[in-house]
Amino acid sequence: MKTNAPITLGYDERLPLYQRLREEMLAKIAAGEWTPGAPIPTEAELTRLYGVAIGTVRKAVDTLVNEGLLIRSQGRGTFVRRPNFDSSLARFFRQVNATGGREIPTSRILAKALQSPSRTVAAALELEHGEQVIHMERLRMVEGRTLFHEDIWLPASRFGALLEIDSERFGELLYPFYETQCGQCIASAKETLTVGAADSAMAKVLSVEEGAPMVMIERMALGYDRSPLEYRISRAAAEGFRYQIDIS
Amino acid sequence: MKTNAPITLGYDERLPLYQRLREEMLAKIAAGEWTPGAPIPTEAELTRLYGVAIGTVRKAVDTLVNEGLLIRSQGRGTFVRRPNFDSSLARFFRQVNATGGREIPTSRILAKALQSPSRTVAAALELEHGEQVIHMERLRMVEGRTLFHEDIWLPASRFGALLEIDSERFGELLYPFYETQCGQCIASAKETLTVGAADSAMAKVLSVEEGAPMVMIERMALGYDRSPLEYRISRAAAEGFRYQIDIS
DNA sequence: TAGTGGTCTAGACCACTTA
DNA sequence: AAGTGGTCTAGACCACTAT
Repeated sequence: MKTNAPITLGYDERLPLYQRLREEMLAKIAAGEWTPGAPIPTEAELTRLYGVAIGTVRKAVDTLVNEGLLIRSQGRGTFVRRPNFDSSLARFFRQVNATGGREIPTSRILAKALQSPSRTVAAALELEHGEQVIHMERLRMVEGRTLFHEDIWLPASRFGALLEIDSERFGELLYPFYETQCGQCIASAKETLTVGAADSAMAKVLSVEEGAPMVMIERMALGYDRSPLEYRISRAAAEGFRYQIDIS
Repeated sequence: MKTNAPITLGYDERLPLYQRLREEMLAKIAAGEWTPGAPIPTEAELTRLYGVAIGTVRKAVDTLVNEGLLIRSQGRGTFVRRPNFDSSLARFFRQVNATGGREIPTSRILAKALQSPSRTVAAALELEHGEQVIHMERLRMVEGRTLFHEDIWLPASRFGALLEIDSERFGELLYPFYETQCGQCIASAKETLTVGAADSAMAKVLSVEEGAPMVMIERMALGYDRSPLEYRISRAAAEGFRYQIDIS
């Protein structure tokens, strides 16, 4: 076939073409050349760019669509997917208002401060020695009832802009805020669920008896280049938590 | 192209060919014509059988492989997958012995009896009025320590053979036993996790304080035709439970 | 060596979106 | 009407498995 100066596909030459193409596309996303919400080049363009057949391009795109990194939309194009957190463990609490509809809890930020990190936090965020963090303490409530208590840590080097902004202006969702105010885009996260008993302070915050079962969700959120951006611990009364999975 | 009396692909004619082919293959699995462990027809045979191109066959098989129902093995064939329960919530307990290796807990069956089901159990197993169940109570232990308490219910109509067999001969894993002794093959399951506090009886069984946090896992297991085969409730002390998910 | 799935090509036509 | 992804075809050659 005719190859109009196609870009050489790097990486291991023994790998199948479509996998090497996949790696190239991953790199584009990680580097921010292809950004969430914007369309990537069309299949025909990719065919020309890399000098491979359309079927090979489609197979490479297929794998990334299956992994949830890209979304195809017939007639419009293929886009870098913005993660939604519908599968978050935190969604498996009863989050209903009086009329029975599910709703996003309202946020109240109790504290926001620049700190030296604990060892745990420094390790989670992979901080250099002496690097500082922004710590936030937040409540999430539905109709006056406290659903979660959250501790949030962010590397000060990337999120300094947050210190300048009044907490009142934060809104309910933090991640869009991180993106617009700090240019930091969350691409994925790992959550770990454990169960414990509420101590007296947390019992008061969550309005339960001391010693009542409590669910803890630890979240490590990463950017598209897989660098750690946010470390978060959420606590909630275990009552009303109901998590479901399918096995096959 | 030449079509040597291909089998007509049923279902909705507006659906893409590869999706109709996928439905046909699903039906073969559900009907037990293609059984776990045995190879399905080769791609060339499917091409002939259904009078479609090889690419279409591959796409149909691709979808079922992605969904975890089939497994391809180069040079050998494509097989119906036997589910493994590695993703079960029950695996997220510390199941380690003294030497630190993960191990399958040993089982002790405390009770086995033919019963009339409670309403909950009858509904879960979709039993006809008056149909009976086999109930088993089982402990799962690691090095003398009780990890789980399990209640298991099975429709007597399908699992009657179990009543004839001495509980001592059951072994550690029930599902292979169901398959060999009763011809019932588990294809998938749905698990639901909730958290509560141990009552006095369960506290004694699990060797924890009364009121200590306890994890409950409800499992509904289905056959390849999606009929309910087993209903199970497992209880365990919440300490040592640690469940992790990835979000993207 | 024969038969399997794995990779790759080159094109045709369709369905949908946007302008 | 032009451009996008979606479906489908027909074949070539390769890598791996069993015998």
